[in-house]
This record gives sequence, structure tokens and C-alpha cells, in this order.
Amino acid sequence: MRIRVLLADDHKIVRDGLRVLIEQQADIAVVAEAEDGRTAVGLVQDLSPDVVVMDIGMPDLNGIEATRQIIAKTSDVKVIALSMHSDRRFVAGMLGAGASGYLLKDSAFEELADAIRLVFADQTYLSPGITGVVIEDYVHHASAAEDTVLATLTAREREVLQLLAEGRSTKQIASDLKVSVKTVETHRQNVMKKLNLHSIADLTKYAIREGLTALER
Amino acid sequence: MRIRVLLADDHKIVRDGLRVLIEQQADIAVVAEAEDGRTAVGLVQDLSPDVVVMDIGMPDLNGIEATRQIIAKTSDVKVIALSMHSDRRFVAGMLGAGASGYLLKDSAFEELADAIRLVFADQTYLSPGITGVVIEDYVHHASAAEDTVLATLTAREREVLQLLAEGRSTKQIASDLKVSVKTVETHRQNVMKKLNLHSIADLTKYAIREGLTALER
DNA sequence: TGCCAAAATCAGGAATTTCCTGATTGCGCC
DNA sequence: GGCGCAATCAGGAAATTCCTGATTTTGGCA
Repeated sequence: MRIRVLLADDHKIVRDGLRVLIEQQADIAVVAEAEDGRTAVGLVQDLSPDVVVMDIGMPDLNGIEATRQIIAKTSDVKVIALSMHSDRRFVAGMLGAGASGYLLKDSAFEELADAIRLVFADQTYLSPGITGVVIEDYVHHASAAEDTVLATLTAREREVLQLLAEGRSTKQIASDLKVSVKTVETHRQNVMKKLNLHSIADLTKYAIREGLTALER
Repeated sequence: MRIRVLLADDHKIVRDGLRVLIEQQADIAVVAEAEDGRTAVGLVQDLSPDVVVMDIGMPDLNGIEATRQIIAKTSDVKVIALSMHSDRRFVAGMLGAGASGYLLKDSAFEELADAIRLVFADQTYLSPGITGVVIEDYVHHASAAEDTVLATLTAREREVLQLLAEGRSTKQIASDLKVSVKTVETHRQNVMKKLNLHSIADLTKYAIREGLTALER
């Protein structure tokens, strides 16, 4: 039986490439692809793959939040982060969310294949460039991602914050999340109160600084 | 004889994927890879490939500048831009530098293969999502690579944009500028129309990119 | 297992903002 | 003198925000 992998990355051409590479491995198979975090969470529920290869910078629901939700809901699935940056906040965020591996996109594909096998065997894998960051934080017992106030936001609040910072209206968000407008409002108000911010502009800047949304379009 | 392609992208795992995909095509071959723009320029000199597939966001020498140099030095080579964003500045920059194609990373791989064949046959290729931007610029004879769209905003509009991006409410801005709320509204609407943005979050990101407001607090 | 606190959900109603259209005034410029 | 553009403002419907309060779900944990 091959190791069943779910690919989550917002760029189709990147998924196309990874899929072909993975399919060349006799012991690994791609069972599905997702182009955003929310889709990934749903697909994991439906298909229970063995391993999720997760990009961090995705629209709608980012990789960290998606990982948090996946790990919370599913016991057995492993997540490998596939990221452009070695920024400590992303590393700490993904590992804190429960990822078993962290790979830089600079890596050669062989590393990804190895990482998939390792995490499937209940081990962990970090890109060489990442281990340094982790060890440093460990040594300074830098309580991981957490000094950030972001930690005080609940998962749902972070989700709403990200969508707001992506330019969605309250109504759109309510529809995306399938809850009422009033609920979304409440979440936004709680976020504003917790962060002591009072406008969408300030929320957006905060989200950018925290890596919840990208500056580019 | 296969079409000889040079791959330039700063993420090895992405190059790995693209290479495998391309090698599956009977009529296309990858002759070399570059992980930054400067290396790409050198390799084109040495190998004179038929087509260069060029990422835009690369270290050292970005894709736009690299393309400019390649086109200047080599007569026959074609360049296809492979980019994450449909931002008009990147599109205009690459096309202005002499690229024959512009593909979004959202695209399926088949599009890239088609694009390679097209530009090799002296034609051009634009991703569907890109054509709109180009046509719009063309219609408004927005002389392509022009200085930032910001130039098209009036002084008053820039002023309002900045205040919005700083988190002020419409009412506050009206009071600051000593004009009516309605006037501020009109300015904001004009800004949104000109920039084709539809939320305060997007306006804020734009203002940050243009240096109208700072990310820090 | 049963209870508690936090999280998530929703509502009512007043104030504010947004959205769309249309209008007026002043100013430079050919 | 007329034209285009910038800046100003209005009306009115729709949407959002702001504030308060309430119910249901959920995850520990004693």
C-alpha cells in the first residue's frame, strides 16, 4: 500500500510538478489536491490521507490555521510544511500547530520524498536551514510563536481576521464560513478589542505583520 | 530537434517539478536551470537556449532585469514570465523588458507547454487572467510600463487614501480636511475606481506598497 | 460523569458608512 | 469662450458598524 498524500498549494503549476515527482516514487501516491487551506481541511476529513504536504501562504485559510484544524480533527494524519521562508514565526507557527516536518522550497525533491516517508513512520523532518532556527529558539527557550498577541486570538478569530485582511466584506465572510453576519461581526469586534485596534486598515497591517495575509496581490 | 529550454526559478523544488513535466513532452527539453537572474543571464550566453522560463521574484537580479539583459544581448531567445501575481506593474515590466509570454503560477502545466511552443514559433502567450490587465492598459493607452498608477491619483485623492490607510474613519477625515463627509466619500470612490480595488484592506495594502503609510505602528 | 469556562453562535436597534447617481464651482489652457 | 479636470456636496437605499445581551457547543478536569 502506497503512502497516501494530499497536496495543498495555491499554485496549480507547482502542484502539477509535485504530483508528477511524487508519482514517480513507487511507495507514494497523491490522492488529492487543494488550492487553499479550507479545501484542504475538508479533503482530509473526506479522504483521510496519510500525509498532507502544506504550503503556508495560501488564501482563504492559511497553512498554519489549516494545520491546526486538521490535527485537531484527525488523529492519524501527518502534516509537512512546504514554505518559502525560514522566518521563525512561520516555523514556530507550523510546528506549534502540529506539523511533523518543515521543508523549504529551496530543497531538492528527494528531500520531500524522504520527509514524507519519515513522518509517515512517526518521525520528524526539518530542512537543514530550519534546524538552526528551531534549536536557537529551543536554547533560549523562546516560548515558540507565543509572545505574539496573536496567540490570544481564538482559531475562529484568526480566521475572520485573515479574511478581513484579504479584503472580504462581512457578508462575504459570513457566507464563506456559513454563519450569520452577526457572528462574523462579533468575531471582528472581539479581535479589535483584544488587539486594541479600531479600523480595518489597522487590522490589515496587523495581519500583514503577522503573516496572516500577503502584501502582494 | 527538441525546443531547448532554460528554467529560472529560485525554488529548487519548483524547478524539479517543472523539469519533470517538461521532459515528458516529446518536443521540449530542459538544457539548464538557474536559481537567480544573474546566473540565468550567464547561462543564456553560454548555451543559447530557445526559450527561457523565468520566475519574476528572484534574488540577486530579478526576472524583469534579467529579461531585459537577455533580450538585449541575445537576438533569438524568447522569454516566458512565470509569476505569482497579475499585478499590472509586473506584467508591464516583463512585457516591456521583452518577454513573449506571461503565465500565472495558477496555470495548469499544459498551458506552459503550449506557451513554450507558441513563443518558439514567434507568437505570444498570455494567461487568461493577464489578458484583461493588458487590454485595459491598452484601451486606456496607459503607456504600459508607466510609473505607478499612483500618478493618476490627484493630490486630494492621495491625501484621502493615506488617511484611510492610517485607519481614520470617513467622518474623522472629513473633519481633518474640513470638508463634508460626502466629499471624502467621493474621493474614496474615485480612488477605488482608479486603482480597481474594492475594500479598505486592499487600499491599505496598496498604500503600504506605495509608501503612503507605514506598516509599523 | 457532570460541571465550568471559554468559544462560537446569533439578535435588536441606533449610528455610521457605503454605493450609485447627479450637480455645481473654479481653474488652467488652447 | 469652451473644454476637461479637480474639488466640492447631496439624496436615498443598502450595507456595515457599534454596543449590549443571550444561547448553544465544546473541551477539559475534578
